[in-house]
Amino acid sequence: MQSSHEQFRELAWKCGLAATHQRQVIYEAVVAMPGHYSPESIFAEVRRRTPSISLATVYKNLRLFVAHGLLREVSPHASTLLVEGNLEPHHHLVCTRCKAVQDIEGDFINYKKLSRHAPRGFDLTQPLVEVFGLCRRCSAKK
Amino acid sequence: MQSSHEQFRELAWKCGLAATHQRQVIYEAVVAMPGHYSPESIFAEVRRRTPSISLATVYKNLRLFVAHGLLREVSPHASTLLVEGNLEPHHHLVCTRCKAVQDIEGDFINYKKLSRHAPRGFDLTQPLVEVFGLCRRCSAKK
DNA sequence: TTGTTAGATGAGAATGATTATAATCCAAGA
DNA sequence: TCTTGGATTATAATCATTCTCATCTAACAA
Ligand SMILES: [Mn+2]
Ligand SMILES: [Mn+2]
Ligand SMILES: [Zn+2]
Ligand SMILES: [Zn+2]
Repeated sequence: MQSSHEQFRELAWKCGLAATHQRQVIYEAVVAMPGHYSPESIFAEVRRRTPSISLATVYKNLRLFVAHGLLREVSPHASTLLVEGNLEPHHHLVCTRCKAVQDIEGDFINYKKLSRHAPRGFDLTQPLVEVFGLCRRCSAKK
Repeated sequence: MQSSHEQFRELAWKCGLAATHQRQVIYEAVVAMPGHYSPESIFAEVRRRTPSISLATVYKNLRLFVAHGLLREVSPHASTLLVEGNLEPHHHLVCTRCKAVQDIEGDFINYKKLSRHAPRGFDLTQPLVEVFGLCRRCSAKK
């Protein structure tokens, strides 16, 4: 079993990316825990180890990791970036009021019907969906 | 059959909103045609009739109309606002590359399974979903 | 009709998330 | 160790959207 340090260096090598210290700590900050993280929260975490790091570097590398499949972008359409380390395909539940995002398990999509209704040429391999509703907190306060 | 002018005045009255000229033309610009419209595109359309109108007024009243249910916000989570006049519940297909949004018909959600997996307290009345994929144009160019 | 006023509008400044720029730095191969 | 292309940093710029506030007007009462 390799250290997370070595694991990242191997992933970076596979993608042809330089394994810099900044990339190391950014990647580890996201992968260390399950959950959805904003660039700002990752920045706050990562600058504890590397105080000189810049927020622009965090943004740039999160986008880079997403492009290379090392991380997943939580919502490909959202107004602010969120990433997660969980690469297992799963869907999300979004609160329309406060925009909080949480995972939802379960097989509630009929993919056959779905692709039947998709327009010609639309690529639905790996169809991910986002379900909108009101989270407990928001639905509580009327 | 009443004119769209009268129709809007009645809707505004029901919501307790002043039926101003600006609101009239904004509402009519969206409702006149099916489709998804941005504040900028509505602004461009509306200033032809009312050159003195301000973009801020367009934004403010689109949000107001959405809040009162006169218009629908296409995606409650998106990075830029889109509205539509079609109030019939329907889902959307979003291109993860270019963010284009199109309607998708069909009953491909198993609501029973869905609500079984939703966390306690999450309000799923009117569960709308957004399905992600690649539009024809984007999937064509590799 | 006229006067009153709460609410609506318009112009421009402010905001906040994100990206671009350009000078400096450094990881990795020779 | 040397070289070099990519990476990083600080900062400026962008862009959609919202805020501020002075001005305007629709709706109601007189
Ligand atoms: Mn998730
Ligand atoms: Mn639609
Ligand atoms: Zn909420
Ligand atoms: Zn596309």
